Amino acid sequence: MRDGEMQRAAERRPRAAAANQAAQADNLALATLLLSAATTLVDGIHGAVMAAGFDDLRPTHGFAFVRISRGDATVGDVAEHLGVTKQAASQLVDELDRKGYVTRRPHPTDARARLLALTPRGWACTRAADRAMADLMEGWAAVLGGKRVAALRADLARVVPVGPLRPAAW
Amino acid sequence: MRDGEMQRAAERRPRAAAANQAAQADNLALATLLLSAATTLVDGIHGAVMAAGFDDLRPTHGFAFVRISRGDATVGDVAEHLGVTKQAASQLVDELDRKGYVTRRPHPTDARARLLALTPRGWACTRAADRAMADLMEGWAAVLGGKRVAALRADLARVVPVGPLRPAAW
DNA sequence: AACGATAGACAAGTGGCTTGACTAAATGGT
DNA sequence: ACCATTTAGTCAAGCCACTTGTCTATCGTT
Repeated sequence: MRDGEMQRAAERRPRAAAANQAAQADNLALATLLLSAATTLVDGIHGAVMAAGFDDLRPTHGFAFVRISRGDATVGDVAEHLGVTKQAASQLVDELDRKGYVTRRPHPTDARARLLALTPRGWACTRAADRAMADLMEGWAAVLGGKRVAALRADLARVVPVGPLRPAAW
Repeated sequence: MRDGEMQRAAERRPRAAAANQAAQADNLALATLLLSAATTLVDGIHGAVMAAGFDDLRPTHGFAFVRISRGDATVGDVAEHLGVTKQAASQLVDELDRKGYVTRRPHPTDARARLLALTPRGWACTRAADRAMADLMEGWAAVLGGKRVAALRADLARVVPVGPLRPAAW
């Protein structure tokens, strides 16, 4: 069906057209809410982390921490986790090293690779981020109740493809 | 409480510590899901729009379309909507003009300003995006049911601050 | 009429990413 | 055991969307 036909058909079916418009508005609302939720989370956590004194980091660094804190991480692993090139990850890790958040020790079984680990400062930063995240979720639970927050999580888990926690590329 | 004390306290309360860890994991899971949901939406819509032949646009352009399609938009309005400088918005709009998606006509009451409007091609692109969004949401509804999707929207609306639909800045 | 404020565009600079090129070490086939 | 290929990581240069800085034309106010 071409656009002209669609428009004329809509004119002939005003009720259906109105319903479609309402559905479209609902879709846009949900999409907007999801994007806002994501930015609210990232901004909130990042703001709290900065306020806690770790003000030389960007959100992307936090995403790298998620992988590094899990242990057994190399630069390549971080690159894959973040969805960037190895070069970008290498720069990022180098920066984190210079700023005292991670260490690069020789890999036990591969002399080419380096095993990454968080320093005490890196762990402190991670704890600050976790705390901020918990605070935010506590706020949500205070409004919705723990049950609906859990339902939110469960529902999203059913429709959102699982993947690594990577920064937005838009 | 210093970190050392906290750690020792956690060792003394293994049950509480385990519960906290579980809660922390849940928080991270929900945060991950929300970010994934946002990227899934953006990538999905952008992919569909590109596949529909509008392959010279980035997601940011789509966010601009949202404001411009609402009508009565100037470059300044778009800048505020996107959360970028007027210069950046100016470049963006110029590009959209060159590519045939928007027109810049003289503003009826302010000779400094220019009134933005979508061209037929701009509208076609917007419709393609709306269709992609509807398809995605239909997929969600097929899994969760319309009721739970509506609940998702309602719950998020209660905890997420309302704001313009702007691209992620991380 | 004259003033500061505003809309928009031109120009140059910036920063985080990319592609390209390279070294050193691991892997695999013969 | 050897050599070719692959892989981990880094150095270097380029790219591009954004920024800050500057300017003109026009608006609103007094």
